[in-house]
Amino acid sequence: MSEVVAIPVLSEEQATARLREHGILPTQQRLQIAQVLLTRDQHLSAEQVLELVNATGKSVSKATVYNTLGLFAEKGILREVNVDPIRAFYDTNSSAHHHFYNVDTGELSDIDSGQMPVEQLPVAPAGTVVDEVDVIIRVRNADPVKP
Amino acid sequence: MSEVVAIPVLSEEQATARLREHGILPTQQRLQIAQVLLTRDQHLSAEQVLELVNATGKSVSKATVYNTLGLFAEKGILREVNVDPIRAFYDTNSSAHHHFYNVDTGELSDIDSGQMPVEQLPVAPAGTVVDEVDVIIRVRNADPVKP
DNA sequence: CTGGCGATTTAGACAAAGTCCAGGCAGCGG
DNA sequence: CCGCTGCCTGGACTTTGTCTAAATCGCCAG
Ligand SMILES: [Mn+2]
Ligand SMILES: [Mn+2]
Ligand SMILES: [Zn+2]
Ligand SMILES: [Zn+2]
Repeated sequence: MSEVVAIPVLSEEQATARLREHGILPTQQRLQIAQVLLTRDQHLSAEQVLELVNATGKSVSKATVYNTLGLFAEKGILREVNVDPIRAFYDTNSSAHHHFYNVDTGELSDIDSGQMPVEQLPVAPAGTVVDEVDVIIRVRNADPVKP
Repeated sequence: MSEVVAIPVLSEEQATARLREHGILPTQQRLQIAQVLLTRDQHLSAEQVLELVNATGKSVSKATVYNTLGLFAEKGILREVNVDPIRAFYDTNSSAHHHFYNVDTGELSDIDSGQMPVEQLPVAPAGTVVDEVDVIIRVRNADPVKP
């Protein structure tokens, strides 16, 4: 028997509004993606987004998922997070914040801003301007206690 | 006509010593790789290392380059740097330091330690311990001056 | 020496993530 | 209703990296 899982989605109106705010034309597919993504703070890979969207019944192609995530990141709705050379993650929390990355589980979690002092930045190389500061704290599962 | 370019290499003795210090058995291939890599601070992708080694005349297989870079990173001779979802970079400066990443050129450069205040770390998630802190400052080429 | 043995290396098949392309579709303005 | 522009799509393709099975290496006991 097939399992039915409720996937929380944003209303179409709210999704449309979010896209418009960022100057993105709200097409069918972009709305599908926005509705499943923007319900809460989460960190998902492109493949996970593809699965999630298609799990809601509506289907969106791989090419469109990649194009849309790229567009959303460019327009500032999403933030691309690079912790792993094998895939990118997209972060629905686009405000400036940092991450813990558990190298054992692959889990990515936000660092509570305020926990992380905003350090003074070093001078950027000549001819360049700072775009973004990413702090990734790699953590491992603690060893089980010794007897 | 083929161009002859001098590729600086570490002496075999020095390379052997570096490997032994880190508990790595110095085989032919590992020495080849160590000799071209460990001459100076640099940030190279696996494919670049493969080209560089093979440009010295001696040839090492792709599988061995990947295995060796992984081993060197595990043993602490190299540090893997993830800035780009499509490939990993290996950093011959294995001491704790941070990076500028030019998103326009793909260039990776070290941040002079001392320029980067050592921030107090947030508390790691329950059951985990901090392994490494990576700070990546993404920079863009500055726009050409307006008239 | 010589044979054996675990560790290393290798070519090439394979896999995963992402990009590209040519054709089809959607939706708006006229 | 037509035509234009941008968007979407399946599927081929590329790149980076991993895996496998067989060959080779370095070393040592006999
Ligand atoms: Mn890897
Ligand atoms: Mn990318
Ligand atoms: Zn986040
Ligand atoms: Zn470095």
